[in-house]
Amino acid sequence: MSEESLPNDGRPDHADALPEYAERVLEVAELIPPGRVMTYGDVAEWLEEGGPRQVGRVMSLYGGAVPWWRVVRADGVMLPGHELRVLEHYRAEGTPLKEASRAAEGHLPRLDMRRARWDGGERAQGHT
DNA sequence: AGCGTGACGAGTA
DNA sequence: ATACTCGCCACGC
Repeated sequence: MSEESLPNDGRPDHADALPEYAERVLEVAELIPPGRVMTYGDVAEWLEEGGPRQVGRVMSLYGGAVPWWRVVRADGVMLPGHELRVLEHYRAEGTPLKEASRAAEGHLPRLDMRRARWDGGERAQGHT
């Protein structure tokens, strides 16, 4: 068909004109239960496509549509510039945070990845 | 085409 | 714990 300016009859299709890859990433992000997190790398691995940086890119562009604070860096460090905001979410959701050692006083807490990391609930890959 | 950059990650010092 | 290197890959200049 003429992919040249489709006549979106009254319905702005471009409203969800996200690349398919981005949609898949956001889809996974929405599956993460409150109180748990998934790393960018885990999401990429889960999708079996792209890599951590691609997932991060999608989140930076379209993350606002999902619980973006549940997709985090593998080292558990909070997103710079949004630390306080995400910290509120984590405390509200009961996401495991790593106790700051005395030496690290003054530093913002980091996520306790060992406990907070969510494996994706074992993909229902079906088929045994 | 090259090159720098980024909501990354793992390894090494 | 910090700093630095590499590998990764899509983008933009």
